[in-house]
Amino acid sequence: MDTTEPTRLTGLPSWLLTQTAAHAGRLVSEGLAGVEARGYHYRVLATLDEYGPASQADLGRRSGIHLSDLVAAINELAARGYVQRSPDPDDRRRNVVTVTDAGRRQLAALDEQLAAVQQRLLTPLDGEERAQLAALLTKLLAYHRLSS
Amino acid sequence: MDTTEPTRLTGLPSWLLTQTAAHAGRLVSEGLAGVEARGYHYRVLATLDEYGPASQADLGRRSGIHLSDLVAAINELAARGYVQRSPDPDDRRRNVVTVTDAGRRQLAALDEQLAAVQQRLLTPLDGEERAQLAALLTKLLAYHRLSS
DNA sequence: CCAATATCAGCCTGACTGAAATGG
DNA sequence: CCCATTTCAGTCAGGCTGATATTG
Repeated sequence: MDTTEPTRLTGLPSWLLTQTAAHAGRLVSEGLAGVEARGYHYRVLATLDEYGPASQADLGRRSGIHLSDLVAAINELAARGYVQRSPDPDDRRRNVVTVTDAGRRQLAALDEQLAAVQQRLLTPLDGEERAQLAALLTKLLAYHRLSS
Repeated sequence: MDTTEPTRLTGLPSWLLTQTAAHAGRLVSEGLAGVEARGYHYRVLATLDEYGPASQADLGRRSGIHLSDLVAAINELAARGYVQRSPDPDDRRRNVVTVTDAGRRQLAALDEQLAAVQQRLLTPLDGEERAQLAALLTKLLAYHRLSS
């Protein structure tokens, strides 16, 4: 990128945020692509691992993924044998989604990839700066999460 | 959003970045939608205003917008009378894109909208924190800009 | 009848790829 | 012939909306 964006743009915090996020997203995508995965896959697997088996509706609420997108993500994960969809005997409207052993192994691999990505992403910052950044973003996120 | 994301996710800097950027993007889109515009429109108008009339190729390089997307953006801006496409007499391969007076007025309106958006975005941070955030993001951006 | 669930189809932005036509 | 420019067509991830059928 040898682009010369207008200074009017580069001063805007919203621009700085979306641009760095774009770089972060690229790194994450590349990292996950190395393990044949994408962002939603990690989010689903991590959520299942942390909260246990759940209906798709619960999974959506917990992972912050829209139900419509969740359908596709679960289809893909199921096709690879990482999760299993089984009808809930108690409530026949819902499917219970469960991680398989292969899914847990894949999650571990994704964790590794993502840890490496964080390293690459934060390279130019020292420890204190990393903590500052995380604190500031967390504060912003907490605020906007409520008012939405 | 009363979602309860897995702690595994919320700790990742890449997650914090992309999430806050998503909120920022939403605010920007809403702000610009109020003036019937979107991000690319502002970027094109701001670039033209800062660097003057340019070919689409130059415009793409300067604004960081892909040429393929630029076509659509310019079409939309031209349809609203904010920019003008005229053939370059010196090089008949290229179109010279120029801002109109209406375009400059629109740009001023967009600037206002975006200033308001920054306010909303950064509400929970005080002056020092805002400066810190901008500095950290700029540092990250500078680093990743080079190595891409 | 109403509420929740799962699914499908589609929109939008932003970033990107590839191919083609035109002209220097 | 090569190269730059413009344009069009299409992909992809992520975040969304709305409609529908099913079941409680």
